[in-house]
Amino acid sequence: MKSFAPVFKALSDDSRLRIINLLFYSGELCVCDIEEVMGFTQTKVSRHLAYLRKAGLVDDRKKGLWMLYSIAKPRNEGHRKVLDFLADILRSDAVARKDAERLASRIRKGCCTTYSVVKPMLAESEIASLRSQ
Amino acid sequence: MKSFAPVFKALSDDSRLRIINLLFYSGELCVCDIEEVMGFTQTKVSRHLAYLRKAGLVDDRKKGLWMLYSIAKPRNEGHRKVLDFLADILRSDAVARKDAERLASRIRKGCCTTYSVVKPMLAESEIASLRSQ
DNA sequence: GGAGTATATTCGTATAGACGAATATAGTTT
DNA sequence: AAACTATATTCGTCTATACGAATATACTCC
Repeated sequence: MKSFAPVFKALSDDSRLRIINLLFYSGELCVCDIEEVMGFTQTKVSRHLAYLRKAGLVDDRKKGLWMLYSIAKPRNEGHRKVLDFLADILRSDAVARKDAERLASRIRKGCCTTYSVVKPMLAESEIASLRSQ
Repeated sequence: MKSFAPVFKALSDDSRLRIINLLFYSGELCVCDIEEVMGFTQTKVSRHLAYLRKAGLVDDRKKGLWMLYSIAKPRNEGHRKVLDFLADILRSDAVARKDAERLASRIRKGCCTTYSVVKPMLAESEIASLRSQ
């Protein structure tokens, strides 16, 4: 990560920050889950995720029809600092919290690809309990 | 600081990040010092500083003909976190270090408004020793 | 008050990006 | 292979912004 300017540019959009927050919260999500939780169009979600991927902030993997996105594994010290910082400030952000609550409610319903949550902020048992409610 | 997106936008430009770095390093600088250290045009420096001021990242004060800019005093917890993070990542950035060295050399020569450095990262004695070299 | 200096703003231009609608692509299912 | 689903990309439009040159503003000093 030569300069930080491009990373900050990727973070300079409210929608992208909120999407990143969902990924921190759940570990891995498909486009349509984000679409529904945020009330965004499919085009919008896909475009922002592509932007974040190019900036090296998210990873993706294909699973059947779904493209699953997750927070990128840090590639160096600067990268790790950015991710830690983001996780920190999103934790205490009101909008981010509400988004996370809506996502939790969706996970509870077992919709879409939420079955594939792989490295969640929540403990496995917490996810399981959300689903069983 | 409602959302962080506008702050990140202000940080999404390489020139602005480098200017911020100089301000961290010296405490307070006028436009023309930055202009010379960075090799930027006057218009460019002034415009970027205005942008940073609107984003709440720098403070300014008028002193005679000079407008002196400094890193803004943190207004809340989120703001403080951003500034701490910035100071941290700039410390280990190669370009930022070189800029700081050129600034130090300029301070050594006692040019322009450097006499008005008020809250430097460097200890008073260090600044004094730079000047006396 | 006029010359000189430091900074801000305006003007014109060029590029980036945000958005929805529509379309294309890729994988699945029957 | 045809219908279906999830995602990506294209197209056209609109706004933001980066830049230098030129100009305006604000302050100082003679």
